Amino acid sequence: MNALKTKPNFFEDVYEVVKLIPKGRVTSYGAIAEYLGSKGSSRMVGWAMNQAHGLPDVPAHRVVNRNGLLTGKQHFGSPTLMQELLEQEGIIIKNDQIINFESVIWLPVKEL
DNA sequence: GACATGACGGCAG
DNA sequence: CCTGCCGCCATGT
Repeated sequence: MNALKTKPNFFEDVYEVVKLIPKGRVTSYGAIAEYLGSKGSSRMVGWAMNQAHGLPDVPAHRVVNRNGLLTGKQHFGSPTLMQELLEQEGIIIKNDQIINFESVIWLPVKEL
């Protein structure tokens, strides 16, 4: 009950989009926020990912900031886990930054 | 109910 | 080129 309690659906949308990210591709917080219609609220996406920490079907390691920088790597429990995971998918990372980022970026608002 | 924080983004200096 | 500030919406205290 209590359907008037804000909109947890916002997180569900974020999880769904993140789960739809193709292997070897990444997306940005702003891109997801824009897809959700709340362009500019990239912070909410970051918060959603924080809650997604306990979801095994949410590849948060495929979500980076607008600079292609692994800003959230610190939240994976290991400072190199995120980079290793992305490299396993064919993504090259240098100095915590994704190489050819514009070539691996995946925009839900555009692809979907 | 108000204040402070947050895995960001854009703009100004 | 680099640094700093504001805006965005929701959560936690």
